[in-house]
Amino acid sequence: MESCDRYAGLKLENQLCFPLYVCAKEVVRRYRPLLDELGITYTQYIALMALWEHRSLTMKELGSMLCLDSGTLTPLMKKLEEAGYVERCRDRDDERVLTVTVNEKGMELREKALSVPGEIASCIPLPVEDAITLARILRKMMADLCGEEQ
Amino acid sequence: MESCDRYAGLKLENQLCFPLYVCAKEVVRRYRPLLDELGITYTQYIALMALWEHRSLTMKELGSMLCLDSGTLTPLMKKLEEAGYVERCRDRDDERVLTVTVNEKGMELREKALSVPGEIASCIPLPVEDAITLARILRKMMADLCGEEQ
DNA sequence: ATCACTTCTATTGTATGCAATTCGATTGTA
DNA sequence: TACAATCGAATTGCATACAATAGAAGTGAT
Repeated sequence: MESCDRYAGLKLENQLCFPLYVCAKEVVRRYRPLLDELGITYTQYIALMALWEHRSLTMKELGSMLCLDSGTLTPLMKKLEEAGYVERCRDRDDERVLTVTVNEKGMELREKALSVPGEIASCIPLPVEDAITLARILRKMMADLCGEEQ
Repeated sequence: MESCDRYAGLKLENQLCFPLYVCAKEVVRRYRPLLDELGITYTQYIALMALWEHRSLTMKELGSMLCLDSGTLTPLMKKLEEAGYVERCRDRDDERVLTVTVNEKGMELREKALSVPGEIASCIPLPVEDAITLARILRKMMADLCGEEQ
């Protein structure tokens, strides 16, 4: 049953990470045309999801929730600010801390985004049962991979 | 049981793509220190896996196997050539086609990479059963997402 | 209060990724 | 055989990602 090939572990077809890597890229690619209509990218979309729910978050909180470091997050938030969706301002009590807040225009974008989850679901062919299993495993995995460093 | 929140579909915690995206990034990040020792990146690693197995592949074949387009693949292969692991040459019969071939030095790298899969497995906390289920679902999903365009 | 230490964000440098376009080579067809 | 259409890579432009570093702002122990 098992391959006795010395190099079996180095075959693409035996990798777990490779399909993970490909699926993630491909799914994000499916978002692109939908988010183009809103004028945002996928990374901006997930950042906005966090902000839509919490209204106001520090860079550190955002980084922790999205698993992104400041090298990615800083320019990302500057762009959302330029686009007029958020405001960035330093904390009075602690000048190191930068708090990002969604404004009215940012909250309006949420309405336009309402149809996105459904459209994505319909163009990703995955049986409901598999989707549930996948979500369970990935969420646990994400917690293990991201939680340990905090 | 179900949330009646109008915006439930736009919550991070209800996304399937988000943990997929995060897990893919985090797992690739786990590869980095291991591949640093070999002097290659993750994308170069998967390209080499394909080449280690097939010795010689055209850019089109590589792009199809790895789900990467020429904008990513062309500079990637040039770097592997500069590093001395592969040779790139145009097809005699069809000058449009560029064939990439691993050379001796490239094949030697395979030996050094033998320990990588095991080391990755040991630092990704996932029960065997979940790993098997995850692999099954992701492989099917990858086929659906990447196959339809060909 | 001082100074080493920690924290939080920003910056720099490198490597992807992909859409859109270009360009030379090949093919199919009248 | 012209020639439009197609094909396979390469190029361009933009947006991530992250490691490493910097730098300004707090903290804590003495």
